[in-house]
Amino acid sequence: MSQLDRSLIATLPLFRSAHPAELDRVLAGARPLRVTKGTAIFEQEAEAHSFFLLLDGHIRVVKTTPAGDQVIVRYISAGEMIGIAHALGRDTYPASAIAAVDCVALAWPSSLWPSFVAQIPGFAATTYQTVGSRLEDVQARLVEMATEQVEQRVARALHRLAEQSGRQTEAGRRIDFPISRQDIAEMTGTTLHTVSRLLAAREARGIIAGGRQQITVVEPARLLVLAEGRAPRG
Amino acid sequence: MSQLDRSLIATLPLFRSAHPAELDRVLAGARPLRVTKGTAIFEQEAEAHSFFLLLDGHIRVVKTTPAGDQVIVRYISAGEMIGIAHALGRDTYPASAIAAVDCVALAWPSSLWPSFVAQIPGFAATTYQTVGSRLEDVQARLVEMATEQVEQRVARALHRLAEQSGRQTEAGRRIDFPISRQDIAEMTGTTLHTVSRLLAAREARGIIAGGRQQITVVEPARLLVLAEGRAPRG
DNA sequence: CGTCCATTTGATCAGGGTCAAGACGAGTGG
DNA sequence: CCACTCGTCTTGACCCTGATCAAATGGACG
Repeated sequence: MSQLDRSLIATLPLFRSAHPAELDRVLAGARPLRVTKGTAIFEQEAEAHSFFLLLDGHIRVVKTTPAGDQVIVRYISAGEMIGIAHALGRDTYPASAIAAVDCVALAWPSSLWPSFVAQIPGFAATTYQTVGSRLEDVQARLVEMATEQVEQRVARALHRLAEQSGRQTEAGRRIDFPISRQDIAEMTGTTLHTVSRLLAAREARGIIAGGRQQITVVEPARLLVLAEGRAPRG
Repeated sequence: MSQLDRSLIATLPLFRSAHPAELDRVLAGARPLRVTKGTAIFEQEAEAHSFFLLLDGHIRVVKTTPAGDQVIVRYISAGEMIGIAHALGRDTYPASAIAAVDCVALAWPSSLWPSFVAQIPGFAATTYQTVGSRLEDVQARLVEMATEQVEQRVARALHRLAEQSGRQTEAGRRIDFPISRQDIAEMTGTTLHTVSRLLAAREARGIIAGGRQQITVVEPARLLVLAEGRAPRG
């Protein structure tokens, strides 16, 4: 029964306006969680018993179709909530969450959700805002899928990943977790073959630099040009 | 300054647990709205000054890309809220809303949102549940776009439309508002040409029956078979 | 009756999926 | 330390789905 430190969460927007006493109460209900790379925090269709806050690492949110193919819905970075299905009136998780690297998280039983909403100022507003921005994000990607070519979608995905989950290096902005061609294919609705060809072409032009499960965006601007690229579908 | 009748909204889940006095207060703040077919209730990017409740009709929610092509994000039926961007921390509308037929709606200034949330029991829960189900819906469509063939997507779109916005007739379930091949193309990320060919083939097989801007699903079951259809991608 | 829009249908062609094979690297066990 | 194995990545060849281009038909409505 170790005591979690308030500093873990005190700086997050989510808890910014909470009183120290409330933070302690929040932490008292939390279960710390270590997840090794590749294992699931929760599985699609499973009963939504908990919601989570990712403290460190990166998580891949994946939907699997009845036919068996997978789509990566989004990546979660440290500081974000995950598994908040319960907030939306669901009682099962709509997707699986897989640790892309070793992760540290806090877990709360779903039963605590209402009390968080009721008692922590700003908690409801912040999480619903999160849900709202995710809705927007997914809608934007739907529009992309409907109107853009594969090349543009891949360019946009890389740009977004570098932006959101990148770490600046001398070579450029490197995506901060291992990511395969297959992963990018599952984000953009294409095949690893096509992704491989596209990335090879871009690496040749110096726009990105690669490696095994590893991508660095060297020239974000030129990547964006590719993303805007092509003529519309009319 | 006509008095709106409580019965307009009393039966909606949204206001089910509100007291009559509260309903009157809600209606007092509302502005009734008639929208003729084809005109916009609000426009993408415009300041979100109001939120709406559709009382009668059908509304098309459309996103337009910088390149100029459009995607139909969803259709709204009577009884649903629309323009609730404000609830999600936005101050502009993320899409345009176009009346698919002549519509009747109520409009409230966005400034009233917080008081609705605070004072009407169940209002917050219901709307956030709505947002949650829309998020799920869009995610499901993203997965479809990423993994399915055009034929399946079109089949699924028709099925969904007939299900959600259909009216039973002796010939089958007819989609309750005028809808063109172009519309279906914009829902499924394809072209009106391809939609026309697919629908012609299905009409020949007796699965659907068509007309100008008008579709009846004769055999939903066979449509679903088409939607499941094909082998997965990989 | 003329105009406009929705729809149909044919012909062509290319983006990118599928199939196939091999190269490269990393981790594992002997 | 090396051989082996497994998973990632690359690359070529082929072909299919569905976009594009083009044109005609048919209603609906003023």
